[in-house]
Amino acid sequence: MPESSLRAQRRADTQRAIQTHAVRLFAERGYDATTVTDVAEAAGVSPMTVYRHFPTKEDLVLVDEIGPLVAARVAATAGVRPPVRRIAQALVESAAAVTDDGGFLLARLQLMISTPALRARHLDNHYVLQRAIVDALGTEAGDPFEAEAAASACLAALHTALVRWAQDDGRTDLAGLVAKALAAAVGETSG
Amino acid sequence: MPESSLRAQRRADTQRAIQTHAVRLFAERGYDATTVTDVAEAAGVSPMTVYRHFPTKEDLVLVDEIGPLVAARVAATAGVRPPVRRIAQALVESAAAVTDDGGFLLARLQLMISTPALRARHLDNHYVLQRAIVDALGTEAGDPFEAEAAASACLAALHTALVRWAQDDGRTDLAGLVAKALAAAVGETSG
DNA sequence: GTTCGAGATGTTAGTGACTACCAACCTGGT
DNA sequence: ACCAGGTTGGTAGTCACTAACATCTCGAAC
Repeated sequence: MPESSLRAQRRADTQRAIQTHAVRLFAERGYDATTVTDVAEAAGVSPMTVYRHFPTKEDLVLVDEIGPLVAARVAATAGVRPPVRRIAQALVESAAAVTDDGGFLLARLQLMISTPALRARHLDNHYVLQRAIVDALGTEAGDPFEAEAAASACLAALHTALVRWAQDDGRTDLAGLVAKALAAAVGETSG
Repeated sequence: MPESSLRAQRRADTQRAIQTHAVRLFAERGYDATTVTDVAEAAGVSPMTVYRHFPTKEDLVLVDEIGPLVAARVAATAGVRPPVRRIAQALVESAAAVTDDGGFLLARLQLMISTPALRARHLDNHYVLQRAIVDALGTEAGDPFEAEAAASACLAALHTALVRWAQDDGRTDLAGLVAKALAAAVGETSG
């Protein structure tokens, strides 16, 4: 029903091909040393096609797959108080679900951390996730300003845990790191 | 003693002139709609000179004046525990010292918030401030990872307060907002 | 099965941020 | 007067990104 299945399939294929080759090339030669044309050639398409699938070069690495997941889990923690606890609990629960994607998330994270431009954009993406979390908190949470402060702090702790996880090449348990970071930042989670 | 005073003076003058005209033009026409050449012409210099004084266009807006101040105040709170309290206390104390610069900080903050590229870079700058804070905590703070988590969370709360302050056109008391944000994020500060 | 609309791709030309590289100048000390 | 070094300007080039136009292929309707 949604369009023809064959077109959507091909589109998803080229999109995945472009992104896979991009991340590989970035990891091999470095992000700045790799041009969009290089990525296009490796994927067997024209530079224009790359831009049609990804608005910017940075978006070749930055794909937020955990956003909706986190928001949903936050919404599911109604009743827990205060808001920080709700968010922290949701983040710890979400952490376990993202580690098994064949190391693709890990490779992207390591790229993001070592490349200033990507690091900046990734942090800015937290901003939209923050909005989603505040919305997911609903009317139960009191002051919206306090809710945003709580969400931003929890996401910062999450980011610290992700950085550590990437530095350890993904060997440490991510959920444990997230819980530890949140405990140090916003108090005991005792999820 | 440090170079010739006249040379340093002239250099500081042109640097300030460039930045002032840049922020003004960005606020008037928008950041993306203003080219570096526009800034150069407004300041009466060549585009090359702009790049000699500011490495990137973004750096025309992003100047971190509170970094060293915060780090010093964190170092001065030795004895307070846990680390989050030390950082939170230092941030609240620092907040009051930055509000009176004739609205230049406010104008820059409003630019940063509304412009994605600047917002991203500003958040990334928190990363180096985070490092400075962790260093300022010294050996007294236990796990470095927990210290980084605490610092990142506090800085995120600070950022939320700064955003709110900028949205209110600087009418609200900044220190109060910072204290409120930190309380919602990491618990009571009771400075 | 032919034809028609639409989505996907390619090509070209352009803007703007940013970087060498080189030439000219001005300041400060000998 | 002269020299050394820092500041500036100009030129040419790379690269990310955009807009406009042609092409090609798939999907559907007749």
